[in-house]
Amino acid sequence: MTIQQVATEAGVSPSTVSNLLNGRNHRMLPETRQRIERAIDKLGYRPNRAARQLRTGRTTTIGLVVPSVGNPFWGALARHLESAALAEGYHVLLCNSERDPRRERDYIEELWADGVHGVVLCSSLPSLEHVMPLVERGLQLVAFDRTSQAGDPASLVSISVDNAIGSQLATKHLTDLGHRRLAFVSGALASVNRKERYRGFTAALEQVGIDPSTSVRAPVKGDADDFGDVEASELGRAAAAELLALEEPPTGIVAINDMCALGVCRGLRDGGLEVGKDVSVVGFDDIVLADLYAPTLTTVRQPMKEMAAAAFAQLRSRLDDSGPTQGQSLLFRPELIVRESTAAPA
Amino acid sequence: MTIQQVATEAGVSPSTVSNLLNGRNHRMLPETRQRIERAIDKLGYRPNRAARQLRTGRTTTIGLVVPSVGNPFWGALARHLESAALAEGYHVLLCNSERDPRRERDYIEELWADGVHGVVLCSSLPSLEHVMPLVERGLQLVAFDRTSQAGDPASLVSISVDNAIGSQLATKHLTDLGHRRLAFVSGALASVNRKERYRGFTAALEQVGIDPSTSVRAPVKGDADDFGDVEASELGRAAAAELLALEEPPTGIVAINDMCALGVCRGLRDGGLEVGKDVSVVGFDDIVLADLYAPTLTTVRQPMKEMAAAAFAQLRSRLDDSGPTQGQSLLFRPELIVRESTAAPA
DNA sequence: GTCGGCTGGTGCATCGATGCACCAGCTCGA
DNA sequence: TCGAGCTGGTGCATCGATGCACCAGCCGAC
Repeated sequence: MTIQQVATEAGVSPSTVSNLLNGRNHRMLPETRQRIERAIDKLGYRPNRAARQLRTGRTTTIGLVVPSVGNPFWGALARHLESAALAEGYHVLLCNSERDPRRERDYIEELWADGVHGVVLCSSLPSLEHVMPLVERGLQLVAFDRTSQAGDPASLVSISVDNAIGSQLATKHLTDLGHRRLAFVSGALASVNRKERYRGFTAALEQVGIDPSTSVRAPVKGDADDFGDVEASELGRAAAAELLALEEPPTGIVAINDMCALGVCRGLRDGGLEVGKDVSVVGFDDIVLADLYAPTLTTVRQPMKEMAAAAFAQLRSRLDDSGPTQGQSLLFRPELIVRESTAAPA
Repeated sequence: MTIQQVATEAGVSPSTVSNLLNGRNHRMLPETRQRIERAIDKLGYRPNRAARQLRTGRTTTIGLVVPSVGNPFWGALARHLESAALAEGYHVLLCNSERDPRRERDYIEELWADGVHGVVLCSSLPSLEHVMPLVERGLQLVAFDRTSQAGDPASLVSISVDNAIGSQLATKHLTDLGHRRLAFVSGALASVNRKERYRGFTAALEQVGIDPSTSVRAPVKGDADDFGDVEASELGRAAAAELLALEEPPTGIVAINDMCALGVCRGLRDGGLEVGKDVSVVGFDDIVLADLYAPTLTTVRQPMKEMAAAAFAQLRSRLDDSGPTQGQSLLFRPELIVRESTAAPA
């Protein structure tokens, strides 16, 4: 099924078919147009992507580089991004970096070599230096779940939830319930997002007159590479044990994300406490499991669907219509989802 | 960076470079070979995939069609499949069917039109009729998590865990612990896998002399489309409530999968029972969450990594070396993972 | 000396779509 | 009557890699 056969069937030249296919039909007789469209339908013609890409240098494939789709959070992103892309005829090439910077770079280079000029990058790295060369050659990059940094390329688009506000909402929820001894549980504050979330936490405390430096405990375990997901839950579990050993354990705990929060819940239960009664726990992300756990987890929802759609829209406009090349940051409004894991202190 | 430039740099013709690239170097002087290799390194040359594909009709991309990567189970598959493919220079194109048969077919057709000749299909559908036309044209299909059926195409490869054995292991574990009143919780037994799991359940019961027809209760809710994941947990929760209302509630419960099992746990807790003490629950799949839940979930593990690797290997051998075109079924041995949710009856 | 056979390469048509440059045919104004 | 200007299309070179068919050069044998 080539463009030639369509042209023959419609009684025109391949060029004319190509013109129609590519929207150059301003001065085409409606009748001609219909003949071509009928021929396309009749033959079930589909343009050959390889040929098209070879000729134009463009692709309708975008790359998605995530730490691991094994993690439901990234899985959800992949799903929504793909859905947005599909609606416009784009494909998503999935790449798991496994949080390995080298693999991250290799992937992006290979994508570029394959003609993929737009990539959604979910990097845990504070610097994007390793992909700068390609960005300078024209790679369109959208950083997801990572706010812009001073050293970032000028054309970079960053899409993220407003982490500070999110964690402020979470913390305020606890103080509104009457909690006064609060803890923030996280791995090393190595990423921008984590720092932001911590900032929101302290800000909320200050609003109700609590001095963060006295009543807060923020376990910082492991080194900066400690970004794992299963590990996040183990970290939470260990942190909970530590907190329980304190003279005056906190009654409310804000976790860096849901996996970590689930670990905290486990740790508390290990210590004989009941989450949602003896201690309140808030997570972040609102992964599917949050609503399945026992007790269901109060958390801060990231509007994944909207964020994924925005990521695709940004890429698309820059790839197709050669939209703005100026970088920008999109900060989405997070939403507090109150469930069973939080309550007034006993 | 074209093959031309490499040829010029090495002082040979493009054909010679192409010959080397494609392993036709039997009668090539080692010296020539080295010159070319040096030129490739020096220029950082990468063959253009589009051109290659246009010429040969082949791709190094395989398709993966899953219900939704939002589900950790499929996310894990995607991750492992991609990993196996990457090692051989292949890419994985991710497609979420959202359990929509039409979307499933559309995706596969589009993949085919794009030159993707190998697809791993995770379909909930009992019949593969909708993709038969493409299979007849040469599409290589690996059905994942679905055992072969009588009406399947002859060339089909099926990869699945041995569901009957798995659920037999799960059930035997309960009877070994001393449980005698058992229940099997599942949605409609609409898929082959579900039927198989149920078969394993009854087989294990018969082995210890329990008449399945009397002491078993298998709630069948919703219609055949009821394959959802979040829904699976809700189903489990409702089923647990039903079971508790019985005169003699079961002391051991085998769930169709982990999500369902988690729902059962919730339901039991709703009824004031303690899982792993008052009632034992076994799941299936061993998703990450199984080890995070409270209590941790005894379950049947599917060797995902090995299964994903096998799926890729099968596709690869059929695509590249034009390996066996004869279909086959690979049944993997499941493994019982004992955790906290099971114990001897009170 | 010439022919067969081998070695180590090369020439060229080809895959399918694209889009620039061009062109035939017609209208209209001066 | 001529040519400028417009309409509705078409011709052709091109993207980069492939691999079949071919070829120059050389050796040894008859």
